[in-house]
Amino acid sequence: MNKRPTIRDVAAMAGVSVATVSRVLSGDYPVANATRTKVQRAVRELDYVVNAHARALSGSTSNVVALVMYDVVTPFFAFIASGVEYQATESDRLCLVCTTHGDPDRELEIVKLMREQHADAVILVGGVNMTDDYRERMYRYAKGLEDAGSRLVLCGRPSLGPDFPAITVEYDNAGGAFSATSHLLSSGHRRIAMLGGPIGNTTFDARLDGYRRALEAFRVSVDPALITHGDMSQDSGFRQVQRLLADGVEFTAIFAANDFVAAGAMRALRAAGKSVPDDVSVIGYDDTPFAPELTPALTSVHLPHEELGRTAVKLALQRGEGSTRQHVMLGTHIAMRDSVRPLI
Amino acid sequence: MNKRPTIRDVAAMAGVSVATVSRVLSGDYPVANATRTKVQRAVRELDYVVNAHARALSGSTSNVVALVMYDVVTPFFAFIASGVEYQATESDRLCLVCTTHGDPDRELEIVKLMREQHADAVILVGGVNMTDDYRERMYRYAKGLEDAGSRLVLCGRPSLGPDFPAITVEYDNAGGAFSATSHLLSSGHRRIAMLGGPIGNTTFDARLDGYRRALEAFRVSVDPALITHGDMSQDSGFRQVQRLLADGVEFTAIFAANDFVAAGAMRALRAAGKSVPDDVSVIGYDDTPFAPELTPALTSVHLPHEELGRTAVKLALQRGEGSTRQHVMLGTHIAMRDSVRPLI
DNA sequence: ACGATTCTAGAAAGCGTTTACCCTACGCGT
DNA sequence: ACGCGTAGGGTAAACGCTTTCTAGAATCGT
Repeated sequence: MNKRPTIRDVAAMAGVSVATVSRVLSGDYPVANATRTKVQRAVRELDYVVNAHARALSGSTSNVVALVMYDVVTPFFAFIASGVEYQATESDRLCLVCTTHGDPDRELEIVKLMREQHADAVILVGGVNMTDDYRERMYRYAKGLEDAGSRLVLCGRPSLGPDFPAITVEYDNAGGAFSATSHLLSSGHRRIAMLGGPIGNTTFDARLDGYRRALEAFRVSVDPALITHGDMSQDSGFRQVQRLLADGVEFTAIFAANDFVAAGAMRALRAAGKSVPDDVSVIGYDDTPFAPELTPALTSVHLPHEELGRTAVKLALQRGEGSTRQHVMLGTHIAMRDSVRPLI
Repeated sequence: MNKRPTIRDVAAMAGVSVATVSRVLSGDYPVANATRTKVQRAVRELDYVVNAHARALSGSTSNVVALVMYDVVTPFFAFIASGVEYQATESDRLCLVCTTHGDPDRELEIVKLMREQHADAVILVGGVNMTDDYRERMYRYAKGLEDAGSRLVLCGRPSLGPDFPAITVEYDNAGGAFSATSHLLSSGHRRIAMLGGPIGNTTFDARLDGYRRALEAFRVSVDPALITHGDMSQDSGFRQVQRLLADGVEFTAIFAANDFVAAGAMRALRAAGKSVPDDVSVIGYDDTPFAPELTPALTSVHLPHEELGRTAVKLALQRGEGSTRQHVMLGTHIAMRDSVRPLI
């Protein structure tokens, strides 16, 4: 195992000073052609690569963006990660990925690690419980990261206000729920069950809010019996529908907090001998890749996942005045498939 | 924006030398309790965090593992990534994620970046085209990374031989295909179509090989008309079945190269008025999360995705003799569901 | 009570870059 | 001819940490 060559070795072989080598490599400073060639030859000869840590230490930019999310396999997160990774490499950055699995301690740990790394940007993804504790925590994060020269980006979660030192990139969560519910309403449905997610989570609260607003816009009263809660799993959807059925609640349509819940709901309906969409229409949220594969293909609210990720990186990396506290909201649309049918 | 504090600031505030602060922080060297407390107080007071780059430069371990894969959203990769991320944080490492989208130039670029970063491990994931060019490329990678102090790990792709300076962590790809095919054969099926992936790819070649070996074991002759190829998408599965049907090829079961292909195949069968599993049994590969959600729920070969990732990291990080060239093979099993039925 | 250990902690030499600063030589306007 | 601006390149000082070397103080054995 050879010792890896340093810039000094290159300088020696090329017969120039280290400064010259550095200049050839970064390409900013004028260097005579003959010299440049000599250096480049030496670099190739020695198979030299710079030491990123030395460069970061000296130059003080690490070329890394960090992505912090719940997990890596849920399509919602995976697609945002995909956008982040895409834009990061586009911008010549590397992409650090960390998961919290919902553990605030782990999150704190990660933010600390990112301060150590001097990440150019730290992107926190996904809904949260908007408590005072949360706000305070974020404020500490923002301060710490700012001192380390990093940008904090809140992605797919609400802004903490225009004065908060972070960039926010969200999608129109409530708007999507409004559209979905309106779609059912304008198809004639009036008894629409809302299978919600965990209470208190910004993402699912907003979806519930959109549902309510749509009903109000159509002058349909909100029946609390139609609103249930659970976690975001298929099992949860299954059980919520079972409960509804057992309780004898009447409904002709379901708006599910996300596609997993919708899938579980459809399974429960099938188990109960009800047909989708003939007896009950179902609409999901997130437009997960498996939505079109379900039977029937699931109508769902499509999110610009990848663009959320890309935008987060783009804004964070864009140096300039006032760029530290921006707020972008991306739109959603309904992907119409076969799980919704007009009520005759 | 305050300038971030350095170890000198901490030392000054605590009234000790920087060496002492460093020792308190890393915790290896004996330090008097009183001193330790003073230092810790100063650290807290200043909200100090070490500079990872300075540490890496000085200490020469970066605490980063790098994951290089085709993309980030395909479940196969996402689950391996999950395992890698899990084990990495378990081992106090950060996880860099890069995607190639199949571009060898990008891969080369990434390996170079990882040499710059002094990643502890570089994990290359997924099947490849096993050409001489590929071997040579890997050899260059291995050399370059070795000099940079990194371990090269081949994950979910074949070993390059016991002398090749890399760790290999694969799953029994052909074995899984053998089991799947055997499952169909022992259910009485004899005309089993194999919907293959791209020709030349180690992953799909191995699956085809397992299929062949199972037929031979059951003394069923291999009919080339039953073997088709395509890419790994649902569309591909759809078209391959359409073609088979159009050509009038007889079959009572399908073994698909992966679950996406299987999903497309089931769609094509349904479109042709054939029932799964009454008319045709179908079995997939990878046991993707949507497999149980299909109608009927898809029987599939389950892979230890997460364990592949975890093992890759574990082996790479385990220092010791001979640990640079190991070969681990993990097993698979069939997840039985509703898409296979015995032939009466 | 005295040399020999054992603790504890500081000084300083790197680690491999970048970059501010300095110097030389050359071309050019006047 | 002469000063001057500029291209080209070298020197050395950071950057913030780890770690070796060294040494004083405290403890111990006899």
